[in-house]
Amino acid sequence: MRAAGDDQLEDLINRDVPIPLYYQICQYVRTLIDSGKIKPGEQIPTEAQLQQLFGVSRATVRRAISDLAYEGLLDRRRAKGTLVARTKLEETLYGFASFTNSVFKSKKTPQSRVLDFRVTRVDGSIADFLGIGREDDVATMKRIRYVDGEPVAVENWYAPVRHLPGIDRSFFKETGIEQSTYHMLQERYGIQLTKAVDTMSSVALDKEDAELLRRERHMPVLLRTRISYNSAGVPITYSSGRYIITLIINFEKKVHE
Amino acid sequence: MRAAGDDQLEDLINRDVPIPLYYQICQYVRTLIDSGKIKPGEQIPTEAQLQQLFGVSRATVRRAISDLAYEGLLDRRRAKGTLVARTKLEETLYGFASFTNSVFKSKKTPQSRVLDFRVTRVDGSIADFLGIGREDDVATMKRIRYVDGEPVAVENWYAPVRHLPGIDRSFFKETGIEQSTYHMLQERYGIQLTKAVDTMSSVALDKEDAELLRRERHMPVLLRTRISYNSAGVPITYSSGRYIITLIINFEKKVHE
DNA sequence: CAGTGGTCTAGACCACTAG
DNA sequence: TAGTGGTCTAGACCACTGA
Repeated sequence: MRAAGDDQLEDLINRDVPIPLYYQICQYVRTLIDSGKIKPGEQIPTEAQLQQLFGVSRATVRRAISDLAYEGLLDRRRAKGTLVARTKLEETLYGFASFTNSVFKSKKTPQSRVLDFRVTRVDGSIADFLGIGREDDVATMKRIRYVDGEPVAVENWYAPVRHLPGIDRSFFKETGIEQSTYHMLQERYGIQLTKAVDTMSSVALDKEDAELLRRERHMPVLLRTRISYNSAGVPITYSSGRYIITLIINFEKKVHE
Repeated sequence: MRAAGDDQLEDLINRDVPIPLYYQICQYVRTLIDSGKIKPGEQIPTEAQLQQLFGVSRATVRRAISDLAYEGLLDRRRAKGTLVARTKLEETLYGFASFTNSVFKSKKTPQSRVLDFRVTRVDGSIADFLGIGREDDVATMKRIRYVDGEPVAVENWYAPVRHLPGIDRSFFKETGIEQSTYHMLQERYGIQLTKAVDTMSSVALDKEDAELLRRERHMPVLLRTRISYNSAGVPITYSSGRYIITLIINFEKKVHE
């Protein structure tokens, strides 16, 4: 229902064109952000305001906002409002270097929070990757990784206890160089991991990880799995991590390879 | 409105629990797929059927289906139905190897379709990556990549014409080893690219690329950018690709690095 | 032509936050 | 308590597909 004195700029939207209204609203909000009119951390108009501004139903506004939130561009908070998301972090990890080392190199502060540690048996592909039977015990650990206090990754870590006798939750530190599992393996067991095979793909954040990373569900994140081997070529650890950040890799090829 | 003879199994859903209905439906459909009851390419129940089955409104059903489609698990087709998506392809690319070589190595058939070629000026970061001024012409090319006929990637390719005099659309082949730009640069210009820097991150497919890859909009895909250098360390090409597939990388570290 | 998913409306009640 | 986003309903019309 539009009142007579309705002077909102509905030129912003065009109902005579076969472009969905929600998509036009999407683009409008996008330009607000891209142009810098609304900056990260600031609030965009409320759903009610957008509804009025464009003269559409609330469902249509929500469809537009949802699309942008799924991309990770917006951050919705019940009872507070919808904010422009903190920029997708510019942090980077480098090739084979550990998370801890990568972050230190960029003069930021890495940090961890261990959510879970247990020794158990694992099924299926993880056992296969580690080259063990279903009856072998595996130390499993889950933690959140931070850069300068911002959560940037959720990691799951697995290692056969056969190689790590007496392993305990207290072995995993949450600050300093000691939080590196590479460091821990070196110090506690004298194990050096000199080879790794990574896989990279892309997945949507599920509910649990979205909450841990304080991001919107469905936001696309980098999924990296890594099998690390000791110098004898024996797989020692398997890990999988979901990263908000970008990973950088350097390749060098011998000529005439 | 539920009829008396309404014998649909609404035990599937629990309205007395603070779990959103759409989420419960989501989980139900997920188990149908995970358990193999409905296989890739097969159709899930229509929206109307799910509505009846659970006794909810159509909007609620659509919210559930949308969530799964955004994850890439479902493939909605207007007027036909909603299918379980073809599995996220198991294809893999290897480290520094070219797409063409990687695919050939796995005994599949790579193919390309060039959508666009032009010589133009480019703005901002691409010019920076290539180490050229804003006034330098750049050859730009966009293509779709296929493995055994399935579209798996959209690639954008850029190279300063300064290094590639007389470059023409006809230089880009669509089949065989010749579709490799590495191969083309070697054969036509004697240029060998021996070093590369990649960045990996994760983004949602936009409308255009989703159509090209015949996937759902918003599906998370791997975004890889690559700057390739000749043996003198001069950047020759910049490319960015969106990949449905997984990338594998091998790392080897000298001990005592 | 009937049936599918795509878009849109106009309501409703809720949980949570902040003043 | 007022205002936010979260969930849900019961409709509507559309474009496209396939029989």
